[in-house]
Amino acid sequence: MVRTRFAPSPTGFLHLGNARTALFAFLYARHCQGQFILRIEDTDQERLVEGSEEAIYRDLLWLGLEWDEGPQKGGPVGPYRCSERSSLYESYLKKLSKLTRIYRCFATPEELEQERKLQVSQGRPIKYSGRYRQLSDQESQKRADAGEKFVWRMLVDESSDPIVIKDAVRGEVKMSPEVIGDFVLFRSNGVPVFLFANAVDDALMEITHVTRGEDHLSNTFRQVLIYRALGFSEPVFAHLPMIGDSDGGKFSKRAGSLSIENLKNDGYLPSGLVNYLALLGWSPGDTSVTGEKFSMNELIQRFDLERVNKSRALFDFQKLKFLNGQHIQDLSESELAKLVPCQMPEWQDRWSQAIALVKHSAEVLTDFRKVEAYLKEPDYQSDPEVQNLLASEDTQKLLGTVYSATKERMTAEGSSVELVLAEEIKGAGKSLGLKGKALFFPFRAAITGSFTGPELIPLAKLLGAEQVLKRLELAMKRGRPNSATA
RNA sequence: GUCCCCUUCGUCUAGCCCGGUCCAGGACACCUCCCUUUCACGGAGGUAACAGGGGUUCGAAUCCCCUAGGGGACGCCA
Repeated sequence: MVRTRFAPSPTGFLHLGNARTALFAFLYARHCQGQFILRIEDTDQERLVEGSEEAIYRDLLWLGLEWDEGPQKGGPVGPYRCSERSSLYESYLKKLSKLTRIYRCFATPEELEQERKLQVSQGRPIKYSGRYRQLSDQESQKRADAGEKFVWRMLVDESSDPIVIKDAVRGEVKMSPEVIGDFVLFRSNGVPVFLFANAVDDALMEITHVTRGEDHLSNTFRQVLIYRALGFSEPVFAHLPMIGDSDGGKFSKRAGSLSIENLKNDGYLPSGLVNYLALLGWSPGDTSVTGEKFSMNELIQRFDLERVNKSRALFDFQKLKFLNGQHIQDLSESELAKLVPCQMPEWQDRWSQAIALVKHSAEVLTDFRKVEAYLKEPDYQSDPEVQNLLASEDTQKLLGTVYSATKERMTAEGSSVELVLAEEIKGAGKSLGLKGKALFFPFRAAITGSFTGPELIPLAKLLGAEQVLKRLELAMKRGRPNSATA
């Protein structure tokens, strides 16, 4: 049974990198019909951020990454919050002390800092010197009893064979134990460090595939030492490539603005985000036939750790937008209307029709906000070019002709305004020898106050006869020299 | 500094393990054209890459070595 896990520390909001790590773990578990576990790594109480645990739950759920076991949900190998597992860590530290050599180190942080500085200045590798290795058990116990502060370190046998780990994306990776110093297991405050707690938890929770960022790769060798010493069977590791930003710089600098929360507020759909994230560092293979738009279920069906890429990927907003747009097309107007509630009470009942006008070109949900601007009476002043065009004599003549003809026919025939308007514009175009932009822009400007926007005739239909005529009147007034300056 | 990892169009990538079908395929973006008397959508094309150098081989994006560049780690952070 495949078991994967996502183990965030509640030190901030879920951002893109985290979310992708969670997604891959989730996809692989679901693909294998295994389990996906959520564990909150809150060993470092100092870095906790209030509310971030809840934010993580909310964002994961929003993305559709539901877990099978976790803090609130419970499960057979809980608790699922590190802060509630202290006694376990202590008992495994004890166990470890019986199986392999661990020892107390009384070096202060300042001393260690000095040591590292010296190593750098001498061009030697940075590594703990092992200065407390030689201390006898009796002496060590005595100093501890006297209240001296210490950490527990694991003794690493430098002469042993290279440590080899199995990585699903990188194959076998080796490292010589010589470059690994004796590392800390428990801090002086009695709290285990990540390295230890994480390894023990993954083992006890029977995680079969450890998926995490590539930044953990070199930690893995230390963790493997812990696994082996305790007699745990080693999981398959899968170190995911990092995500960089478009400047090629460090992603973390912008990570704040790329929180899932923000992306959600910017109008991205969970399905669009999931689709994009899945393609960032993983590929389903040949997409020339299938295209690149995939639903969560399709991703689950295709996902495999074997096809995760080794090299880091740069985040690209344009492609995210494109894919998000693809997923927007899948939603009906009424579904979209619910996702983006109308902010103009008088348009409430025709809101989904307004959405239909611009749906085809929408890439983010917030694009639908723009249509509200066209529903409102236009502000001709916002664009000087619009103002200039409306002020011209030709425009006024054109608008005037079409306006009076339309008004007359509307009162006489009572037919629908969009048909009459379309006919009259066409007629005016012929008689005045105008076509294309020269013919349509004046009406576009008059009705929307802009040269871009939804299709004009359908918009006219939605606005209704009264509004259309009113706007033409307004535009004609605006064009008159004496009122334009007012 | 030391160790580990990575390197195909601007970007995401297919191909690499199992050399020839690859003068390298797809997608985003960009450009052109078509559709459209407006704005868009849509459709059809186009520009554009095997980091460099050595090997091995009849033949290398694919195998080997070196170099360069990028990233990561080296914490009583995770």
